[in-house]
Amino acid sequence: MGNRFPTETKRVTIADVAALAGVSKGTVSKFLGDGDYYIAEATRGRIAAAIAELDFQPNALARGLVRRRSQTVGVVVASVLNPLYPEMITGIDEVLGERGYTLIFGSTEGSSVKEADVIRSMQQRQVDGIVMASVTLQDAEVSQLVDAGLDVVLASRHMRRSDLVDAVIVDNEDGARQAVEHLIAHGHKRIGHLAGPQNVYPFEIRREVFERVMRQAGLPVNGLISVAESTRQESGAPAMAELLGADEPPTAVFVANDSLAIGAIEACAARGVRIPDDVAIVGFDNIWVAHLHGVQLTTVDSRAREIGRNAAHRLLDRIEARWNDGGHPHPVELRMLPTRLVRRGTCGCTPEPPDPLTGSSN
Amino acid sequence: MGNRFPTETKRVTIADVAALAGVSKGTVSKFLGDGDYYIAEATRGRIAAAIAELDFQPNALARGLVRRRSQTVGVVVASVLNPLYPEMITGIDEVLGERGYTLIFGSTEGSSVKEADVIRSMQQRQVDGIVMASVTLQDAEVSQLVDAGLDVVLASRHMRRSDLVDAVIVDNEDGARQAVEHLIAHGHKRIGHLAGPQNVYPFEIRREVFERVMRQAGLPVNGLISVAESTRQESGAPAMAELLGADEPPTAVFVANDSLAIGAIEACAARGVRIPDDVAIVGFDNIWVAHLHGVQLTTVDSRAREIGRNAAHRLLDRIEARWNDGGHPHPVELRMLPTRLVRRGTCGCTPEPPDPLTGSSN
DNA sequence: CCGGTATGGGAAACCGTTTTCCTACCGAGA
DNA sequence: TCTCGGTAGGAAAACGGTTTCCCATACCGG
Repeated sequence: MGNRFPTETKRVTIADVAALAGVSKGTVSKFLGDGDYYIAEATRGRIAAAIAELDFQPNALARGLVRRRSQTVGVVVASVLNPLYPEMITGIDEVLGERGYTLIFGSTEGSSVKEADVIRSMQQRQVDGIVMASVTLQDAEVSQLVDAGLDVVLASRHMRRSDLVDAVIVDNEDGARQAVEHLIAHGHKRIGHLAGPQNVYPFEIRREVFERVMRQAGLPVNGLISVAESTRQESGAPAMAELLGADEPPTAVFVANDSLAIGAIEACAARGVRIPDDVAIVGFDNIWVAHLHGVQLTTVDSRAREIGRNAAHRLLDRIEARWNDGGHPHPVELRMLPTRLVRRGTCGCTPEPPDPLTGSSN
Repeated sequence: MGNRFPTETKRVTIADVAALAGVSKGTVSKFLGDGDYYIAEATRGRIAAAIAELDFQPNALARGLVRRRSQTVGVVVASVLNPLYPEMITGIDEVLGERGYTLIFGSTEGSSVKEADVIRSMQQRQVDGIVMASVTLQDAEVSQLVDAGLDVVLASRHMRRSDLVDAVIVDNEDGARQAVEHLIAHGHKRIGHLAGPQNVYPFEIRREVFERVMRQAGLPVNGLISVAESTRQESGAPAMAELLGADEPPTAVFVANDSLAIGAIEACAARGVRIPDDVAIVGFDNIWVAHLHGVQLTTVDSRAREIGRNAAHRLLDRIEARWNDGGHPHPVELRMLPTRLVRRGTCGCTPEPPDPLTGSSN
């Protein structure tokens, strides 16, 4: 089984600092924390000097063990290859950094088994809470976690019952409505919908809205919906092909998210279908790729970065309330960010003012 | 300061399991670990039942504290908004997951202050090692960390002296050479280079190779190099503008990475410069965006995902060697992955076989 | 001179594991 | 009968911090 303590250069502990400063461990600890303890200026100086001298780094594991919180937050996403998530993670990371937390990352690759693993591992690591941007877990399972005492905030997704767990989302209803109405305003009659996986609530909503708006406009829906397996780009292509291959193919398609829309666009390119002339496309998310000159995807802004920031703040507020407000947790809240349609080329509009390279256009 | 133990539903500890199973904590612990201890089958059964009954989750903080390793690895990247990093992270995450480690994420946003913070925070969290894909730290600082006993593997970058710290990189020399020679083969005489930040070693190399190959071909180099501030897309545009605005602008440009190349392409689009007719472009990295129909960027494959996988394996091997092989660490190694030029549209070639939507083309 | 209050700091229990010893039993070989 | 080796499991000391008590002063007013 090898040596117990190999090469490992001896670590500096609080006891070493205490010894050097000529005080007790307890006093050093008081100095470290920000609690308002009485410590003489002279003592403070000696401790600070000792810490500097030894280059002492407190062991967060030990601290977490006794404090029963780790100053650590889990973030679980489906895949970091969809640019939506990097944007969200950037927002989350910013806030976590500002507020002194560390980010533990987990990716599920769309597998609910992996998702469960990741979450369990995070729990064992004593994360103070989790931001879930992943999507495979059932509502019941999520609220089970919450019931078990884990702080969770859903980002960019929410549950049917919105009073069980915090969520920060974009206004899917309104966004989808804008998208579909815009296509209608362009004069399209046969509008298709390339839907996302239907066990994912936001995609369900986008689909429902699509159907509703179409009906209200007196337009047909039958045979115009194609459901993608996953949200991965690749699955956009076959789904789009299905739509395009119909007897009476749509002249416009509202795609459930940009990642799929990219796939759809590629599928069009592959078959020589011109956009927007032969078919107009509107996506959802406004990932940065959408604004590229060679893409020009009209899409609904998902405000991923802000969702991330909001979700992180929300989670940390909840976590900290648990410790400060005598254990009275915040009420559950569903925060919905307004959104808008960003008109670019694929819907047939002439693009908005260039919107140059800002990475995200918020 | 609030209550010490608020809402917090009482956690199940190993002691509870022990009590329920009618054994001592030590025995439960032995059952949990995979060490080869003698435990009677009957006892095993009772312990397993107790664990299931109580839904016991071992506290990784406590475990890490005594074991002096956290089964945790830090990953620090410059920015997760450059698609290169998500690809790399995916590779790292795969391996970490397979081998039972958890990923702690840190992003530096190009600030060396933030980078230092992130690393310090990871050290306090007792990460077992760090994969560094970030680039702002000086060589000396990195090797200082290593000297201090931290296991580090550099991913997609390395140091001037390659014998100080492990690194996994792509063959920058060869890749850059292929890129420049390809442009030369297309008949270009005035070839420019849009270089990355010159404090980052891979970018230095790419630039050196550019100059060398040009000289060897008897072509001019003077005034044909523009250096981008950072690797962010946005900084590609002004740098490209500089090149384009010269008295005798280049007819082809080798761009230090795809992210900058995207920015460069946008800059061209904005000024009505046609690609590849007015100016040919070759990038470096082969991020997935490069293969989009509307982009078709010819580029050198950086094999990000494999770099990630390799780096992770390398790090874990080193970590585990430290504990198993009597403390004799592996020798430092620089692993270099071969690479190739992926010919698409921006160099003037007719694209290779469609390479449809595989995310990465390895 | 005495009690009370603001300061300053030490002792020790505790967080939840792992691991090292130690003991104890059992069957076998001498 | 006496060891000895293989099994089985308990006791207790870590790991490196935090926090609760508790004890000393010093200084104040009365």
